[in-house]
Amino acid sequence: MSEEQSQDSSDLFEQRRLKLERLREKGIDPYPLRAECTHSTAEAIRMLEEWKEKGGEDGPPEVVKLCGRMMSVRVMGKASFAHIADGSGRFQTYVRLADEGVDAETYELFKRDLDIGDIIQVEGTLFFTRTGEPSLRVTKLTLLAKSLRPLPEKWHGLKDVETRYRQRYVDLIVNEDARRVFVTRSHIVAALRRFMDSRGFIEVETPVLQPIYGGAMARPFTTYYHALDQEVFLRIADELYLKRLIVGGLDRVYEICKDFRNEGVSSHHNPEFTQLEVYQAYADYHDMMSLAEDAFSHVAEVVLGTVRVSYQGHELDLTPPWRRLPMRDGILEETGIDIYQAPTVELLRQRVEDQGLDVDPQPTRGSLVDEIFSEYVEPKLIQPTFITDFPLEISPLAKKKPDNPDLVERFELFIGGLELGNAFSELNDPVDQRERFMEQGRQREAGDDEAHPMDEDYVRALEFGMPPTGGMGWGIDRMVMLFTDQSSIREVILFPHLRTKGAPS
RNA sequence: GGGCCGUUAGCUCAGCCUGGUUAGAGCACCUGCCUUUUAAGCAGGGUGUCGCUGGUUCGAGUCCAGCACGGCCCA
Repeated sequence: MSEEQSQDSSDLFEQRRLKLERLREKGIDPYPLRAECTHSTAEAIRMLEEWKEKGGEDGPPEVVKLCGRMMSVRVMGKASFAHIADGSGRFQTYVRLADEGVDAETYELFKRDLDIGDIIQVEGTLFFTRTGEPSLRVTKLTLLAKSLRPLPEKWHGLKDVETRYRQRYVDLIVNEDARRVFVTRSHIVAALRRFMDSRGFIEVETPVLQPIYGGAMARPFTTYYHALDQEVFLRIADELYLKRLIVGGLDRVYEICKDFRNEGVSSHHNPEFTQLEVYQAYADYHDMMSLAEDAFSHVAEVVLGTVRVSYQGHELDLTPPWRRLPMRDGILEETGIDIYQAPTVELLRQRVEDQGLDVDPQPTRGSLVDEIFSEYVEPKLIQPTFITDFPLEISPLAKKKPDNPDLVERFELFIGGLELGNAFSELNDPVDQRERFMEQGRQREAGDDEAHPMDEDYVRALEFGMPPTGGMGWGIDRMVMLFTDQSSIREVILFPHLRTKGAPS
Protein backbone atom coordinates (compact mmCIF):
# COMPACT_ATOMS: atom_id res chain seq x y z
CA MET A 1 0.00 0.00 0.00
CA SER A 2 2.53 2.54 1.12
CA GLU A 3 4.77 1.38 -1.72
CA GLU A 4 2.17 2.25 -4.33
CA GLN A 5 1.54 5.61 -2.70
CA SER A 6 5.25 6.24 -2.71
CA GLN A 7 5.43 5.50 -6.41
CA ASP A 8 2.43 7.58 -7.28
CA SER A 9 3.00 10.48 -4.98
CA SER A 10 3.90 13.66 -6.76
CA ASP A 11 4.77 15.44 -3.58
CA LEU A 12 8.39 15.08 -2.54
CA PHE A 13 7.51 16.03 1.01
CA GLU A 14 4.81 13.35 1.11
CA GLN A 15 7.22 10.75 -0.30
CA ARG A 16 9.60 11.42 2.54
CA ARG A 17 6.79 11.26 5.09
CA LEU A 18 6.05 7.77 3.79
CA LYS A 19 9.70 6.78 4.15
CA LEU A 20 9.54 8.05 7.70
CA GLU A 21 6.55 5.82 8.42
CA ARG A 22 8.29 2.86 6.79
CA LEU A 23 11.33 3.40 9.04
CA ARG A 24 9.14 3.48 12.12
CA GLU A 25 7.40 0.27 11.00
CA LYS A 26 10.84 -1.35 10.82
CA GLY A 27 11.46 -0.28 14.42
CA ILE A 28 13.96 2.44 13.46
CA ASP A 29 13.74 5.73 15.33
CA PRO A 30 14.21 8.46 12.71
CA TYR A 31 15.14 10.96 15.42
CA PRO A 32 17.22 9.06 17.99
CA LEU A 33 18.41 10.72 21.18
CA ARG A 34 22.15 10.61 20.75
CA ALA A 35 24.95 10.65 18.22
CA GLU A 36 28.52 9.54 18.59
CA CYS A 37 31.33 11.01 16.52
CA THR A 38 34.96 10.11 17.04
CA HIS A 39 36.25 12.51 14.38
CA SER A 40 35.15 15.41 12.25
CA THR A 41 35.38 14.81 8.52
CA ALA A 42 38.41 17.11 8.34
CA GLU A 43 40.10 15.09 11.08
CA ALA A 44 39.33 11.85 9.24
CA ILE A 45 40.96 13.19 6.08
CA ARG A 46 44.04 14.31 8.02
CA MET A 47 44.26 10.95 9.74
CA LEU A 48 44.12 9.08 6.46
CA GLU A 49 46.68 11.30 4.80
CA GLU A 50 49.08 10.90 7.71
CA TRP A 51 48.69 7.15 7.39
CA LYS A 52 49.55 7.36 3.72
CA GLU A 53 52.61 9.56 4.35
CA LYS A 54 53.91 6.91 6.72
CA GLY A 55 53.61 4.40 3.89
CA GLY A 56 50.59 2.55 5.26
CA GLU A 57 48.59 0.25 3.00
CA ASP A 58 44.85 0.84 2.43
CA GLY A 59 43.97 2.74 5.61
CA PRO A 60 44.40 2.74 9.38
CA PRO A 61 42.76 -0.28 11.04
CA GLU A 62 40.97 1.66 13.75
CA VAL A 63 37.25 2.12 13.54
CA VAL A 64 36.01 5.71 13.28
CA LYS A 65 32.54 7.18 13.61
CA LEU A 66 31.60 10.17 11.50
CA CYS A 67 28.41 12.21 11.53
CA GLY A 68 27.01 14.53 8.92
CA ARG A 69 24.35 15.40 6.41
CA MET A 70 24.08 13.32 3.23
CA MET A 71 24.79 15.71 0.37
CA SER A 72 24.98 13.31 -2.58
CA VAL A 73 24.33 9.65 -3.32
CA ARG A 74 25.59 7.37 -6.09
CA VAL A 75 23.97 3.96 -6.01
CA MET A 76 25.61 1.37 -8.28
CA GLY A 77 23.84 -1.89 -7.80
CA LYS A 78 25.34 -3.57 -4.77
CA ALA A 79 27.73 -0.76 -3.87
CA SER A 80 26.98 2.87 -3.16
CA PHE A 81 28.81 6.09 -2.50
CA ALA A 82 27.51 9.10 -0.61
CA HIS A 83 29.08 12.32 0.60
CA ILE A 84 28.35 13.54 4.08
CA ALA A 85 29.02 17.09 5.22
CA ASP A 86 29.73 18.40 8.69
CA GLY A 87 30.99 21.76 9.90
CA SER A 88 34.53 20.92 8.87
CA GLY A 89 33.94 19.74 5.30
CA ARG A 90 32.81 16.77 3.25
CA PHE A 91 33.71 13.14 3.28
CA GLN A 92 32.85 10.20 1.06
CA THR A 93 31.28 7.09 2.49
CA TYR A 94 31.14 3.71 0.78
CA VAL A 95 28.49 1.13 1.52
CA ARG A 96 28.82 -2.31 -0.10
CA LEU A 97 26.37 -5.16 0.19
CA ALA A 98 27.83 -8.22 1.93
CA ASP A 99 30.66 -6.21 3.49
CA GLU A 100 31.04 -6.63 7.24
CA GLY A 101 27.93 -5.30 8.92
CA VAL A 102 26.07 -4.62 5.66
CA ASP A 103 23.37 -7.25 5.22
CA ALA A 104 20.60 -7.06 2.64
CA GLU A 105 18.31 -5.27 5.06
CA THR A 106 20.87 -2.58 5.92
CA TYR A 107 21.73 -2.04 2.28
CA GLU A 108 18.09 -1.82 1.33
CA LEU A 109 17.58 0.75 4.08
CA PHE A 110 20.37 2.85 2.65
CA LYS A 111 19.04 2.59 -0.89
CA ARG A 112 15.33 3.03 -0.24
CA ASP A 113 14.75 4.92 2.94
CA LEU A 114 17.59 7.41 3.13
CA ASP A 115 17.60 10.64 1.16
CA ILE A 116 19.93 13.47 0.38
CA GLY A 117 19.59 15.82 3.31
CA ASP A 118 19.29 13.11 5.96
CA ILE A 119 21.67 13.34 8.87
CA ILE A 120 23.47 10.08 9.53
CA GLN A 121 26.20 8.47 11.55
CA VAL A 122 28.57 6.06 9.82
CA GLU A 123 31.03 3.72 11.42
CA GLY A 124 33.85 1.88 9.70
CA THR A 125 37.45 2.09 8.51
CA LEU A 126 39.16 4.66 6.33
CA PHE A 127 40.61 3.98 2.89
CA PHE A 128 41.42 5.61 -0.44
CA THR A 129 39.34 4.75 -3.49
CA ARG A 130 40.90 3.93 -6.86
CA THR A 131 40.72 7.57 -7.78
CA GLY A 132 42.43 8.50 -4.53
CA GLU A 133 39.49 10.01 -2.66
CA PRO A 134 39.55 9.60 1.12
CA SER A 135 36.59 7.40 2.03
CA LEU A 136 34.98 5.41 4.80
CA ARG A 137 34.04 1.76 4.34
CA VAL A 138 30.80 1.58 6.28
CA THR A 139 30.17 -1.28 8.69
CA LYS A 140 27.37 0.41 10.61
CA LEU A 141 24.87 3.00 9.50
CA THR A 142 22.63 4.99 11.86
CA LEU A 143 20.02 7.53 10.92
CA LEU A 144 20.29 10.56 13.22
CA ALA A 145 17.61 12.78 11.72
CA LYS A 146 15.31 12.27 8.75
CA SER A 147 15.02 15.25 6.41
CA LEU A 148 11.53 15.79 5.04
CA ARG A 149 12.27 18.57 2.58
CA PRO A 150 14.36 18.16 -0.56
CA LEU A 151 17.51 20.26 -0.79
CA PRO A 152 18.16 22.56 -3.74
CA GLU A 153 19.93 21.24 -6.78
CA LYS A 154 23.44 19.91 -6.24
CA TRP A 155 25.11 21.77 -9.10
CA HIS A 156 23.51 25.23 -9.20
CA GLY A 157 22.65 25.28 -5.52
CA LEU A 158 20.24 27.87 -4.15
CA LYS A 159 20.55 31.17 -6.00
CA ASP A 160 17.29 32.96 -5.34
CA VAL A 161 18.36 35.83 -3.10
CA GLU A 162 15.04 36.12 -1.33
CA THR A 163 14.96 32.45 -0.38
CA ARG A 164 18.62 32.55 0.62
CA TYR A 165 17.84 35.28 3.16
CA ARG A 166 14.46 34.02 4.33
CA GLN A 167 15.67 30.44 4.69
CA ARG A 168 19.28 31.09 5.59
CA TYR A 169 19.52 27.56 6.98
CA VAL A 170 19.14 26.19 3.46
CA ASP A 171 21.65 28.70 2.12
CA LEU A 172 24.15 27.57 4.72
CA ILE A 173 23.57 23.88 3.97
CA VAL A 174 24.19 24.16 0.25
CA ASN A 175 26.27 27.28 -0.38
CA GLU A 176 29.80 26.94 0.85
CA ASP A 177 30.54 30.59 0.09
CA ALA A 178 27.78 31.71 2.44
CA ARG A 179 29.18 29.51 5.17
CA ARG A 180 32.67 30.86 4.59
CA VAL A 181 31.50 34.46 4.98
CA PHE A 182 29.92 33.85 8.36
CA VAL A 183 32.80 31.76 9.67
CA THR A 184 35.14 34.58 8.61
CA ARG A 185 32.87 37.08 10.32
CA SER A 186 33.21 35.17 13.57
CA HIS A 187 37.00 35.08 13.19
CA ILE A 188 37.11 38.83 12.55
CA VAL A 189 35.11 39.66 15.67
CA ALA A 190 37.14 37.24 17.78
CA ALA A 191 40.43 38.68 16.50
CA LEU A 192 39.18 42.19 17.12
CA ARG A 193 38.25 41.38 20.72
CA ARG A 194 41.66 39.82 21.35
CA PHE A 195 43.31 42.89 19.84
CA MET A 196 41.34 45.33 21.98
CA ASP A 197 41.93 43.24 25.10
CA SER A 198 45.66 43.13 24.38
CA ARG A 199 45.69 46.93 24.28
CA GLY A 200 44.26 47.13 27.78
CA PHE A 201 40.66 47.87 26.82
CA ILE A 202 37.82 46.27 28.73
CA GLU A 203 34.62 45.17 27.05
CA VAL A 204 31.45 46.61 28.57
CA GLU A 205 27.71 46.50 27.97
CA THR A 206 25.51 49.58 27.91
CA PRO A 207 21.74 49.96 27.51
CA VAL A 208 19.96 49.03 24.29
CA LEU A 209 16.78 50.71 25.51
CA GLN A 210 17.45 54.37 26.18
CA PRO A 211 15.22 57.19 27.44
CA ILE A 212 17.17 59.65 25.24
CA TYR A 213 19.01 58.46 22.16
CA GLY A 214 22.24 60.02 21.01
CA GLY A 215 25.81 59.63 19.85
CA ALA A 216 24.92 59.86 16.18
CA MET A 217 22.66 61.74 13.80
CA ALA A 218 19.86 59.33 12.93
CA ARG A 219 16.19 58.55 13.42
CA PRO A 220 15.60 56.02 16.20
CA PHE A 221 13.22 53.11 16.60
CA THR A 222 10.82 53.72 19.46
CA THR A 223 9.21 51.24 21.78
CA TYR A 224 7.30 51.29 25.02
CA TYR A 225 8.46 50.34 28.49
CA HIS A 226 5.24 49.29 30.24
CA ALA A 227 6.65 48.88 33.75
CA LEU A 228 7.92 52.46 33.65
CA ASP A 229 5.02 53.77 31.59
CA GLN A 230 7.53 55.48 29.32
CA GLU A 231 8.52 55.70 25.69
CA VAL A 232 12.07 54.49 25.09
CA PHE A 233 14.38 54.35 22.09
CA LEU A 234 16.55 51.59 20.73
CA ARG A 235 20.08 52.93 20.74
CA ILE A 236 21.46 54.52 17.59
CA ALA A 237 24.94 54.49 19.17
CA ASP A 238 26.63 53.63 22.48
CA GLU A 239 28.76 56.76 22.54
CA LEU A 240 27.25 58.78 25.36
CA TYR A 241 27.12 55.82 27.75
CA LEU A 242 30.68 54.79 27.01
CA LYS A 243 31.92 58.33 27.66
CA ARG A 244 30.05 58.30 30.99
CA LEU A 245 32.27 55.31 31.78
CA ILE A 246 35.36 57.34 30.89
CA VAL A 247 34.13 59.96 33.34
CA GLY A 248 33.76 57.12 35.84
CA GLY A 249 37.40 56.20 35.47
CA LEU A 250 37.22 53.17 33.19
CA ASP A 251 40.00 54.60 31.05
CA ARG A 252 39.80 52.19 28.11
CA VAL A 253 36.44 50.72 27.16
CA TYR A 254 34.91 49.16 24.10
CA GLU A 255 31.61 47.60 23.15
CA ILE A 256 30.67 45.45 20.18
CA CYS A 257 26.93 45.52 19.80
CA LYS A 258 23.85 46.05 17.69
CA ASP A 259 22.72 49.59 17.02
CA PHE A 260 19.43 50.49 15.37
CA ARG A 261 18.70 53.31 12.96
CA ASN A 262 15.22 53.77 11.60
CA GLU A 263 16.34 54.57 8.09
CA GLY A 264 16.48 53.21 4.60
CA VAL A 265 17.78 49.81 3.67
CA SER A 266 20.44 49.60 0.97
CA SER A 267 23.39 47.51 -0.05
CA HIS A 268 25.44 49.41 2.56
CA HIS A 269 22.78 49.96 5.24
CA ASN A 270 20.83 47.62 7.44
CA PRO A 271 18.62 49.27 10.09
CA GLU A 272 19.99 46.82 12.65
CA PHE A 273 23.76 46.69 12.41
CA THR A 274 26.79 45.83 14.48
CA GLN A 275 29.21 48.45 15.63
CA LEU A 276 32.45 48.57 17.56
CA GLU A 277 32.89 51.64 19.70
CA VAL A 278 36.06 52.33 21.62
CA TYR A 279 37.05 55.16 23.98
CA GLN A 280 40.49 55.86 25.35
CA ALA A 281 41.22 58.42 28.05
CA TYR A 282 44.25 60.69 27.66
CA ALA A 283 44.18 60.17 23.91
CA ASP A 284 42.95 62.12 20.86
CA TYR A 285 41.84 61.44 17.30
CA HIS A 286 45.43 60.96 16.14
CA ASP A 287 45.71 58.07 18.59
CA MET A 288 42.45 56.71 17.16
CA MET A 289 43.96 56.76 13.68
CA SER A 290 46.87 54.67 14.90
CA LEU A 291 44.52 52.35 16.74
CA ALA A 292 42.39 51.87 13.59
CA GLU A 293 45.47 51.20 11.45
CA ASP A 294 46.82 48.70 13.96
CA ALA A 295 43.47 46.97 14.49
CA PHE A 296 42.61 46.58 10.81
CA SER A 297 46.04 45.43 9.73
CA HIS A 298 46.29 43.07 12.70
CA VAL A 299 42.88 41.51 12.11
CA ALA A 300 43.59 41.17 8.38
CA GLU A 301 46.87 39.45 9.14
CA VAL A 302 45.23 37.08 11.63
CA VAL A 303 42.11 36.28 9.63
CA LEU A 304 43.27 36.54 6.01
CA GLY A 305 46.98 36.00 6.49
CA THR A 306 47.76 39.21 4.60
CA VAL A 307 47.25 42.97 4.75
CA ARG A 308 46.52 43.06 1.03
CA VAL A 309 42.81 42.71 0.54
CA SER A 310 41.04 42.24 -2.77
CA TYR A 311 37.74 44.10 -2.72
CA GLN A 312 35.35 44.35 -5.68
CA GLY A 313 38.20 44.31 -8.16
CA HIS A 314 40.44 46.68 -6.20
CA GLU A 315 43.67 45.66 -4.53
CA LEU A 316 43.69 47.34 -1.11
CA ASP A 317 46.80 47.70 0.96
CA LEU A 318 46.08 48.02 4.67
CA THR A 319 49.71 48.55 5.64
CA PRO A 320 49.98 51.57 7.99
CA PRO A 321 50.22 54.47 7.85
CA TRP A 322 47.14 55.40 5.84
CA ARG A 323 46.49 58.55 3.87
CA ARG A 324 45.25 61.60 5.82
CA LEU A 325 43.13 63.91 3.69
CA PRO A 326 41.44 67.03 5.03
CA MET A 327 37.85 67.18 3.81
CA ARG A 328 38.47 70.58 2.23
CA ASP A 329 41.34 69.21 0.10
CA GLY A 330 39.32 66.19 -1.01
CA ILE A 331 36.41 68.37 -2.13
CA LEU A 332 38.74 70.87 -3.80
CA GLU A 333 40.43 68.06 -5.76
CA GLU A 334 37.23 66.50 -6.99
CA THR A 335 34.96 69.51 -7.54
CA GLY A 336 37.18 72.60 -7.71
CA ILE A 337 35.25 74.13 -4.82
CA ASP A 338 37.18 75.50 -1.85
CA ILE A 339 34.70 75.26 1.00
CA TYR A 340 36.85 77.66 3.04
CA GLN A 341 35.99 80.32 0.48
CA ALA A 342 32.27 79.70 1.02
CA PRO A 343 31.62 80.39 4.71
CA THR A 344 27.82 80.53 4.47
CA VAL A 345 25.28 78.12 3.09
CA GLU A 346 24.20 80.71 0.49
CA LEU A 347 27.73 81.19 -0.83
CA LEU A 348 28.32 77.45 -0.94
CA ARG A 349 25.06 76.89 -2.82
CA GLN A 350 26.23 79.48 -5.32
CA ARG A 351 29.56 77.69 -5.81
CA VAL A 352 27.74 74.35 -6.27
CA GLU A 353 25.62 75.95 -8.95
CA ASP A 354 28.64 77.60 -10.64
CA GLN A 355 30.41 74.25 -10.88
CA GLY A 356 27.26 72.54 -12.15
CA LEU A 357 27.29 69.92 -9.38
CA ASP A 358 24.37 67.56 -8.99
CA VAL A 359 23.65 67.46 -5.27
CA ASP A 360 20.45 67.50 -3.26
CA PRO A 361 19.50 70.72 -1.53
CA GLN A 362 20.50 70.82 2.15
CA PRO A 363 19.28 73.06 4.99
CA THR A 364 22.69 73.95 6.46
CA ARG A 365 26.21 74.58 5.25
CA GLY A 366 27.49 71.59 7.19
CA SER A 367 25.04 69.15 5.69
CA LEU A 368 25.68 70.58 2.21
CA VAL A 369 29.43 70.06 2.64
CA ASP A 370 28.67 66.52 3.77
CA GLU A 371 26.45 65.97 0.73
CA ILE A 372 29.06 67.27 -1.74
CA PHE A 373 31.63 65.08 -0.08
CA SER A 374 29.45 61.94 -0.20
CA GLU A 375 28.59 62.50 -3.83
CA TYR A 376 31.96 63.46 -5.30
CA VAL A 377 34.76 62.38 -2.97
CA GLU A 378 33.61 59.25 -1.13
CA PRO A 379 33.41 56.95 -4.17
CA LYS A 380 37.04 57.83 -5.01
CA LEU A 381 38.37 56.71 -1.63
CA ILE A 382 39.56 53.22 -2.46
CA GLN A 383 42.81 52.88 -0.53
CA PRO A 384 42.43 53.39 3.24
CA THR A 385 41.96 57.10 3.90
CA PHE A 386 41.25 59.20 6.96
CA ILE A 387 39.16 62.19 6.01
CA THR A 388 39.88 64.86 8.59
CA ASP A 389 38.73 68.34 9.62
CA PHE A 390 34.95 68.06 9.59
CA PRO A 391 32.59 71.04 9.81
CA LEU A 392 31.61 71.93 13.35
CA GLU A 393 27.86 71.96 12.73
CA ILE A 394 27.62 68.27 11.82
CA SER A 395 29.91 67.22 14.70
CA PRO A 396 28.25 68.20 17.99
CA LEU A 397 30.33 65.79 20.09
CA ALA A 398 33.82 66.60 18.81
CA LYS A 399 36.41 69.11 20.00
CA LYS A 400 37.05 72.22 17.94
CA LYS A 401 40.37 72.56 16.17
CA PRO A 402 42.49 75.11 18.03
CA ASP A 403 43.48 76.95 14.82
CA ASN A 404 40.03 76.99 13.23
CA PRO A 405 36.94 76.91 15.45
CA ASP A 406 34.67 76.12 12.46
CA LEU A 407 36.32 72.71 12.24
CA VAL A 408 36.56 69.80 14.64
CA GLU A 409 39.13 67.15 15.43
CA ARG A 410 37.31 64.35 13.72
CA PHE A 411 37.93 61.81 11.01
CA GLU A 412 35.97 59.34 9.01
CA LEU A 413 37.65 56.25 7.67
CA PHE A 414 37.05 55.07 4.10
CA ILE A 415 38.29 51.85 2.56
CA GLY A 416 37.23 50.41 -0.77
CA GLY A 417 34.66 53.20 -1.18
CA LEU A 418 32.95 52.14 2.06
CA GLU A 419 32.52 54.41 5.04
CA LEU A 420 34.03 52.27 7.75
CA GLY A 421 34.40 54.45 10.82
CA ASN A 422 34.13 57.75 12.58
CA ALA A 423 36.25 59.19 15.39
CA PHE A 424 36.79 62.35 17.40
CA SER A 425 38.84 64.01 19.98
CA GLU A 426 35.85 63.90 22.30
CA LEU A 427 34.35 67.18 23.41
CA ASN A 428 34.83 67.33 27.19
CA ASP A 429 33.96 70.98 27.86
CA PRO A 430 30.49 70.77 29.47
CA VAL A 431 29.63 74.39 28.71
CA ASP A 432 30.54 74.02 25.05
CA GLN A 433 28.69 70.68 24.93
CA ARG A 434 25.51 72.26 26.24
CA GLU A 435 25.78 75.02 23.64
CA ARG A 436 26.27 72.45 20.88
CA PHE A 437 23.15 70.59 21.97
CA MET A 438 21.24 73.89 21.99
CA GLU A 439 22.46 74.56 18.45
CA GLN A 440 21.32 71.07 17.42
CA GLY A 441 17.92 71.95 18.85
CA ARG A 442 17.82 74.99 16.58
CA GLN A 443 18.76 72.82 13.58
CA ARG A 444 15.91 70.49 14.48
CA GLU A 445 13.58 73.48 14.52
CA ALA A 446 14.92 74.32 11.06
CA GLY A 447 13.79 70.92 9.82
CA ASP A 448 16.71 68.59 10.45
CA ASP A 449 15.14 65.39 11.85
CA GLU A 450 18.54 63.91 12.48
CA ALA A 451 19.75 66.69 14.74
CA HIS A 452 21.17 65.51 18.04
CA PRO A 453 18.79 65.72 21.05
CA MET A 454 19.77 67.36 24.34
CA ASP A 455 20.98 64.94 27.01
CA GLU A 456 21.11 66.72 30.38
CA ASP A 457 22.52 63.75 32.26
CA TYR A 458 25.35 63.45 29.77
CA VAL A 459 26.20 67.13 30.25
CA ARG A 460 26.10 66.59 33.99
CA ALA A 461 28.59 63.73 33.61
CA LEU A 462 30.90 66.06 31.68
CA GLU A 463 30.49 68.64 34.44
CA PHE A 464 32.17 66.17 36.80
CA GLY A 465 35.15 66.27 34.44
CA MET A 466 36.06 63.92 31.59
CA PRO A 467 39.72 63.55 30.71
CA PRO A 468 40.83 64.34 27.17
CA THR A 469 39.56 61.30 25.29
CA GLY A 470 39.81 59.79 21.86
CA GLY A 471 36.80 57.83 20.65
CA MET A 472 36.01 55.82 17.57
CA GLY A 473 33.24 53.72 16.15
CA TRP A 474 33.23 51.47 13.15
CA GLY A 475 30.84 49.23 11.37
CA ILE A 476 31.57 45.56 11.84
CA ASP A 477 29.26 44.55 9.01
CA ARG A 478 31.12 46.73 6.53
CA MET A 479 34.45 45.50 7.84
CA VAL A 480 33.25 41.96 7.15
CA MET A 481 32.10 43.03 3.65
CA LEU A 482 35.60 44.32 3.03
CA PHE A 483 37.34 41.20 4.30
CA THR A 484 35.03 38.78 2.46
CA ASP A 485 34.70 40.79 -0.76
CA GLN A 486 30.93 41.22 -0.54
CA SER A 487 29.14 44.15 -2.19
CA SER A 488 25.91 43.81 -0.20
CA ILE A 489 25.62 44.13 3.57
CA ARG A 490 22.88 41.48 3.52
CA GLU A 491 25.49 38.94 2.53
CA VAL A 492 27.28 39.41 5.85
CA ILE A 493 24.19 39.51 8.09
CA LEU A 494 22.77 36.07 8.84
CA PHE A 495 19.13 37.11 8.92
CA PRO A 496 18.71 40.44 7.12
CA HIS A 497 15.31 41.97 7.68
CA LEU A 498 12.82 41.36 4.87
CA ARG A 499 9.22 42.38 4.65
CA THR A 500 6.92 39.75 6.12
CA LYS A 501 5.25 37.56 3.57
CA GLY A 502 2.36 35.15 4.00
CA ALA A 503 2.98 32.13 6.21
CA PRO A 504 5.75 29.98 4.72
CA SER A 505 4.49 26.86 3.03
C1' G B 1 8.89 57.45 -1.91
C1' G B 2 10.35 57.10 -7.65
C1' G B 3 12.35 54.32 -12.07
C1' C B 4 13.79 49.72 -14.24
C1' C B 5 13.87 44.40 -13.81
C1' G B 6 12.21 39.73 -11.80
C1' U B 7 8.39 35.98 -9.73
C1' U B 8 6.91 29.21 -14.42
C1' A B 9 8.15 21.80 -11.18
C1' G B 10 11.67 20.75 -4.80
C1' C B 11 16.19 23.63 -7.23
C1' U B 12 18.50 26.15 -11.68
C1' C B 13 16.24 27.95 -15.93
C1' A B 14 13.65 28.08 -21.22
C1' G B 15 8.80 29.49 -23.13
C1' C B 16 6.16 35.69 -23.08
C1' C B 17 8.36 40.12 -27.79
C1' U B 18 4.62 38.00 -32.30
C1' G B 19 -1.99 34.89 -27.50
C1' G B 20 -3.81 29.02 -30.29
C1' U B 21 -3.01 21.16 -29.32
C1' U B 22 -2.11 18.10 -23.26
C1' A B 23 3.52 24.16 -20.44
C1' G B 24 9.35 22.25 -21.43
C1' A B 25 14.84 21.04 -20.15
C1' G B 26 18.73 19.67 -16.62
C1' C B 27 19.31 18.28 -11.61
C1' A B 28 16.33 16.18 -7.65
C1' C B 29 12.41 12.40 -7.14
C1' C B 30 9.90 7.36 -8.41
C1' U B 31 10.54 2.15 -10.95
C1' G B 32 14.15 -1.36 -13.02
C1' C B 33 19.57 -2.62 -14.17
C1' C B 34 24.50 -1.82 -12.42
C1' U B 35 30.24 -4.29 -6.51
C1' U B 36 35.66 1.77 -6.36
C1' U B 37 31.68 5.98 -8.23
C1' U B 38 32.06 11.28 -7.90
C1' A B 39 27.73 16.73 -11.96
C1' A B 40 28.49 8.07 -12.02
C1' G B 41 25.95 5.53 -16.12
C1' C B 42 21.68 2.99 -18.88
C1' A B 43 16.06 2.35 -19.64
C1' G B 44 11.26 4.17 -18.29
C1' G B 45 8.05 7.83 -15.49
C1' G B 46 6.42 14.93 -15.34
C1' U B 47 5.37 15.28 -10.13
C1' G B 48 2.89 22.47 -12.03
C1' U B 49 -2.47 27.35 -8.11
C1' C B 50 2.91 29.74 -14.66
C1' G B 51 3.27 35.19 -7.45
C1' C B 52 -2.09 37.13 -6.40
C1' U B 53 -6.60 39.74 -8.13
C1' G B 54 -9.22 41.63 -11.98
C1' G B 55 -9.62 43.01 -17.26
C1' U B 56 -9.20 42.40 -22.82
C1' U B 57 -10.21 38.10 -26.04
C1' C B 58 -13.71 32.73 -29.02
C1' G B 59 -9.10 31.57 -26.32
C1' A B 60 -4.13 34.31 -21.54
C1' G B 61 1.95 31.45 -18.66
C1' U B 62 2.02 34.96 -22.97
C1' C B 63 -1.45 41.30 -23.77
C1' C B 64 -3.41 45.31 -20.06
C1' A B 65 -4.29 47.23 -14.92
C1' G B 66 -3.85 46.88 -9.73
C1' C B 67 -1.57 44.42 -5.64
C1' A B 68 2.31 41.40 -2.99
C1' C B 69 7.34 40.02 -2.43
C1' G B 70 12.34 40.52 -4.09
C1' G B 71 16.72 42.70 -6.84
C1' C B 72 19.38 46.93 -8.99
C1' C B 73 19.55 52.19 -9.45
C1' C B 74 17.80 56.92 -7.68
C1' A B 75 15.81 59.72 -3.36
